[in-house]
Amino acid sequence: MTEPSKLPHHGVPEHQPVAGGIAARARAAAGAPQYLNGLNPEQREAVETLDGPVLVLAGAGTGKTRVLTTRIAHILSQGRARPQEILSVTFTNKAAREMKLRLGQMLGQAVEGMPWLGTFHSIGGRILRIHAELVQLKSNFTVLDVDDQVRLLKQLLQAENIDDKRWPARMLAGLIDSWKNRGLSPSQVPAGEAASFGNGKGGKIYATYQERLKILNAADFGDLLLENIRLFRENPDVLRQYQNRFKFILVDEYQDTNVAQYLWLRLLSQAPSRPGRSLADVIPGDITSPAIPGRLEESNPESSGEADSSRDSGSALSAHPGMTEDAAAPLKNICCVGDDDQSIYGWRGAEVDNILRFDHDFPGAKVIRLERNYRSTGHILAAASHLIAHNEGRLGKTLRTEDVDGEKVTVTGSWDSEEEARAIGEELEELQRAGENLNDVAILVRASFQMREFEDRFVTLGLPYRVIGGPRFYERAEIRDALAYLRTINSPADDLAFERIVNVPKRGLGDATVQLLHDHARKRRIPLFEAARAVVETDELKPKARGSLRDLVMQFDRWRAQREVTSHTELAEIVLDESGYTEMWQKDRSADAAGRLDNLKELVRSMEEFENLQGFLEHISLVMDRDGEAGDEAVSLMTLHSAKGLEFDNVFLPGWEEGLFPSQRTLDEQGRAGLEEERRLAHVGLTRARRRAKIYFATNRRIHGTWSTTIPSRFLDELPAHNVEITESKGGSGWGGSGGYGASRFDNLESFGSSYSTPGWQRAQANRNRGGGGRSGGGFEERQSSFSSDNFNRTKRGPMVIEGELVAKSTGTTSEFSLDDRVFHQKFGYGHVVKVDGNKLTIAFEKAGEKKVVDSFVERA
DNA sequence: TGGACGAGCGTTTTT
DNA sequence: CGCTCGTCCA
Repeated sequence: MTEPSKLPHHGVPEHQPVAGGIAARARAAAGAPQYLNGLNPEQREAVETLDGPVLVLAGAGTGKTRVLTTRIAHILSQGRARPQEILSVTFTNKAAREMKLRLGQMLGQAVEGMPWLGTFHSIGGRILRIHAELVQLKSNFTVLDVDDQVRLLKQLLQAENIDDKRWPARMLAGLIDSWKNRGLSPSQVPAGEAASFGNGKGGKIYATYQERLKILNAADFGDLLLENIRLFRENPDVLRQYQNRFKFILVDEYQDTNVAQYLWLRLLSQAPSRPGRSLADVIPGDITSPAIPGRLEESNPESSGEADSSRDSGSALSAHPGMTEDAAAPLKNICCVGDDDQSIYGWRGAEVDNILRFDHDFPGAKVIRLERNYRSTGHILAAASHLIAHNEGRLGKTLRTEDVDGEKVTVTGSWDSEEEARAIGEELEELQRAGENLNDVAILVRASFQMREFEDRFVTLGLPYRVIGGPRFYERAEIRDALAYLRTINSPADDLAFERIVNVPKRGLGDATVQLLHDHARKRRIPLFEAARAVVETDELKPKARGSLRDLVMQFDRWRAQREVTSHTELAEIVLDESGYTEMWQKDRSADAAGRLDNLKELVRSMEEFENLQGFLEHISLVMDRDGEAGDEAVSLMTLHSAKGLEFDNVFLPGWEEGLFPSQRTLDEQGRAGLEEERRLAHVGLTRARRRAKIYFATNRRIHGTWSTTIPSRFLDELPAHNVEITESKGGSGWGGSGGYGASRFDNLESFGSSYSTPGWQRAQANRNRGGGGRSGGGFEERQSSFSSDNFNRTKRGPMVIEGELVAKSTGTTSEFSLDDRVFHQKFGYGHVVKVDGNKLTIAFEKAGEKKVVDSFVERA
């Protein structure tokens, strides 16, 4: 369930009365600090080293979260700081929630007095709201999602007459995002890069975009940090206020921080400058000043070449003061926890260098390594350690366990990906027969297209599964639409919101009308909504559109008035109802309409946990997510990326082939740095396993419709032979297992090519610059949710997921379906039964073709 | 304004 | 191959 209520709802101003309970209770326990019991010596040191900068290198499964939460408890119990004086940042809401939970357990009560425990973005956003006017915003500014961003950029590109075929808005959005990740405001973007987009106009559009955001009273995700940095730099007094407030800073997953986050942390972690001292003494904001020796110049031999490309080209880092200032500005008590071996978000702007250079950046830092692993058995840990040891750019840790050796990691080759899925399916059934809990089983893939085959297989077998990942709750179209209505009510200047719903549901207000509104708005410098109000009074629109628009304006006026007298949840219901939005989905006959209606209900329900509409909107885009639902027993299917931080007894790792894993594209684009990141991904995959890790590779795989022959991943060769067992594929065609050791141990399984220098996976198409940083939605849904009595969980567009109970598949029950019955299936849609075999049906689907499906997954249509 | 059809594309995605 | 997006037409 979503638990936004657990997160602070509003900016906590200067002197918020704090739940006295926490500190008091913690201190009461101080006599016998029980929370220290059970910590190993390193963990204990990490908890007790309170002064000065500390870097905790916490390998996988070494008790990272425990250290972090215990450290907070310790700070409180020692009376070193009050809860509101501790800044504790995570990357995800889930991690923040987890910390609050554990802290609550440790201290024996819910943590309400920790207003500054949250994600980078939510904390940045909170600070920004408090001082919004200093960055030309109002405190009720809107946080734009990617979609809004792209639409806004599209408009700007059009205004500049830039061909959006050649220069897609998405691409620019990605570019701007990466600039922001590097802490670069428009004027700081290196000229070459600024000119690289849109015939040299990229940088200019970035600047215009920022201006437009102010007019719209909006900020994008990147701004939550970047504008925060600007706020601090331009207002030393404000910065000082926060430097004074935060006595302790804790950072989770430090290896994932980007440059902007690093800069932000650095500003906050410096001891407050004396009032009256000029800002320049502490933070030379002059970007043109020569780079100070430090991070850049002393480039680390391991990570030279590739890392520099992203760095020297003008990240704000190169201009950042770095260490020279440190003597003047001593560092506070900052504790960063992370694992360089689990840095897998480099492509998204994370700087592994942040953690690799921690002791440079924070001189005198104490580095504590947590190397005792409490998760995996010996063979698994040895395999993972040996693999990751092939990376050069790392700080180096040696994980060890006191656990038994356990089972060896298995490597299984199959003829093709279908056989791979079949083999894994059979192993799953075996585990199931052996009484393993399916919740403790995961299949971790490199790329989401790999999931399809598994889904197909599981559906056929009647094996319950859930897919983790995909678009978040608030990214769903219906949620954004609903939010757009509420945003328009809350903030009439929010043109993007108004534009989004002006014709949803269809009101006959098409492009022409919107264009007209835009013209009006621009001429008079008023928001779209006000333009609409004005235009309605003229005869510029056709009578039909005019009437329709007038109705809409009147509706909004009414809703705004109602806001005064109605609760925000009721208001939301009224709006969704009166606008016809709910009706639109009720009338929709597509498979996922019901799911969307459910989502809308869920949205309204979640509003209850906020005080008012304003509070709800302020946090919704940052904290709304839905992971956390356990649901019924089911195998988890997810990407390696989304598996970080999780653990399972049994982990299946299919698709270890050159080109797929490591991904050819990453290799092409990032060179050795890319390879190392892929290897870290492999390491993350292996270390998710507690008891069994099973790796697979296929000799043939269909990519984009065509079959190609693949060769086993180089990572397989990097596994220590001693901890690995090569097994026969249970899929049956006799692959794998011959076990000789040639150039590659896996090469002599007959006909694979044997040299990595000639990868079988040649990417045929020349890799010309592709359009667009992100893919266009193409994925799947977050197809996870509780599984209710009807055996389905409905979500919106995209393939549906089925989470069935393990259907009584071996009971000789006859199906209640018979030949030619017309049925509906959540994933495949409509079809009719062509064959019945016990409770297994063969169904010819209208769209998906013929499939074998267990009967409880379909309903009569 | 929606349906039909072709072009183009095709990793990973914490906020 | 299969999806999504955009365009064009009824």
